[in-house]
Amino acid sequence: MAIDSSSASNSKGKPSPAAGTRRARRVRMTGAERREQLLDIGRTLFAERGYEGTSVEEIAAKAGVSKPVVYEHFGGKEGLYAVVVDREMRQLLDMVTGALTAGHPRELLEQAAFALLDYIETFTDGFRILVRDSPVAQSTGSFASLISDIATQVEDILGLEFKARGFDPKLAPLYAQALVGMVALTGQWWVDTRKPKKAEVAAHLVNLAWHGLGNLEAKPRLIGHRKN
Amino acid sequence: MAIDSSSASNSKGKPSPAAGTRRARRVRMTGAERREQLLDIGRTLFAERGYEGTSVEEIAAKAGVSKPVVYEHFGGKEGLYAVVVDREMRQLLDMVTGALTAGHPRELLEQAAFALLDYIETFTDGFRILVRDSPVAQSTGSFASLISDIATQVEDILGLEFKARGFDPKLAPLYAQALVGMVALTGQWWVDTRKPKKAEVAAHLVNLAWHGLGNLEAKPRLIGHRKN
DNA sequence: TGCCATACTTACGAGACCGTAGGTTACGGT
DNA sequence: ACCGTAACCTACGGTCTCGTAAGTATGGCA
Repeated sequence: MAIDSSSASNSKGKPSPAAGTRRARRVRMTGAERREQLLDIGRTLFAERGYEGTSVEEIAAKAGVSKPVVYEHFGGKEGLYAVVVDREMRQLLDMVTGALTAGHPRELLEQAAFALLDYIETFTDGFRILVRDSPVAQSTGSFASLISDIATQVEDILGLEFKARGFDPKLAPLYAQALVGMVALTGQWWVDTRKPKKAEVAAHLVNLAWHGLGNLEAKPRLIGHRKN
Repeated sequence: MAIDSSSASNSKGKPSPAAGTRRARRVRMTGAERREQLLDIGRTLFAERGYEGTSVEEIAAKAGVSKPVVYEHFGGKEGLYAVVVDREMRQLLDMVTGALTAGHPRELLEQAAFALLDYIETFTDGFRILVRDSPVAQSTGSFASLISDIATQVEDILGLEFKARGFDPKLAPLYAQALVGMVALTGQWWVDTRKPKKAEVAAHLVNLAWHGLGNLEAKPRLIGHRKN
C-alpha cells in the first residue's frame, strides 16, 4: 500500500527537520496544512473514482493519516466533497465571468471559450468532478446547475444583442445553452486528446460559433493575443 | 413500501384471470416478461439514482419480487446494468446513424439534431443513464464513448466536406465534437425545460451551427417537414 | 522541566449491500 | 388427478463503509 502525500511533496524520510517554506516540514502537520492536503487528495480521488467510489479511509490513507482526522476537519465525506466542489465552482465561475465582462460579442465568445479551456487545463481534476454526478440524485446537479449559471450570463449578453438585431430575445436561453454546450463538451473531449493547442481550439470554436458551418474561415485567428 | 410494477401495469387485485394481451395476466410472470419488467424498472432507477445509488433489492422490491430473481436473469447488478446501457446505446446510435445516411450536410445536421432530440424525448431515462457515469471509473465512459462514436460519424462527413472545400481535414474531429456537444448539451437542457417545441429547437440549432452567430436568421425553418 | 492544547491513533458499532444455498409454490401438460 | 419444471422465496455469509468513543503522542510555551 503506497502512501503518498500529494500536495506537500513530503513523503519519505524520518521527520527530518529540514527548513521548509515557512516553518519546518514535519510529520505532524498544522490543522490548515492537513486540511489543504486532504482537499487536494480528495479532489484527485473524487475525480478518478467519483463520489461513491471513493472511501474516506482511502483519502485518509493517501494522506498518511487515519480516518477520524478527516471527520475532525470536514465532519464527514459529504463535507469534504462539498468544499471541493464549492472551490471548483467558484474558480471556474470566476474565470468565465471575468472573461465575459466587456467587449464585442465575438470577443466575449472568444474569451469565454479560452477561459473554459484554461480552467480545464489548469484544474483538470476539478473539471472532471464537476462533470460527474453529485452525492445523491443531484436535483441541483453540480455540472448542470453550473452550466446553467454560466448560460445565464451568456443569455443576458445574447438577450441584448438579440434585441438590438430584432430577434426574439426569448430564444436567448436556447442559444446560450447551445454555445455553452459546444464549448463545454469540446473541452471535455480536449481534456483527453489535447491534440490541437488550446489557442487553436479556441479559434476554431469561435470560427464555428460565429461564422457557422456554411461560412467557415479556413484559418481562423484569435483577436486577442495570448501566449499559453 | 409501495410496490409497483411499472411496465405491465398489473399490480393490485388477486390473480384475476381476465384476458390480457396474449394470455392471461398473472402474478407469476413468464421468464421473458419478468426480464423485461426488471429492465424497465432498472432503467428507471439507474436513471434517477445512478448505478451505485441503486440496490438490487430495490429493483427486486419494485418488481414485487425477491432478489435472487434478478440474479437468475442477469447474473448480478452489473449484468442488468450492462443490458440496459447496451440497449440504450443501440437505440440512440440507430436513430442518429439513420439520420446521418444521405443528404446535403445541412440536411444531415438537421436530421441528426432532430434524431437526438427525438431519442431524448422518447427515452428520457435512457438518455439520463447514458449521461451519467458507468460502474467503475469508466475507462470507456458510456456517454463519452458513445459521443465519440457519433462524433466519428460526423467526422467522416465533415472530413469529406472539408477536403472538398480546401480546409484541413485534420480538424474534422474538433468540429465534429463541437457540433455533437452543442446538440447533446442542448438536449440535456431541453430534457428539463421542454420549453420550445422539439422542431423549433432543432431549427435554431441548425441556424446557429450553419449560419453562425454572425449571420443568424430571424426565423429559421427546417427543411424536412415533420409532425411531432 | 512540566503542562496542556492540538494532532493523531486504535478499535469498534451499526448498517447496507452483494451474492448464494437450499427449499417452496404454482402452472401446464398428460 | 398427477408430476415435472419454471418461477420464486427465506435466510444467511461475507465484505465494505461510514461514523464515533476513548485513549495516546508531540511539541511549543510558561
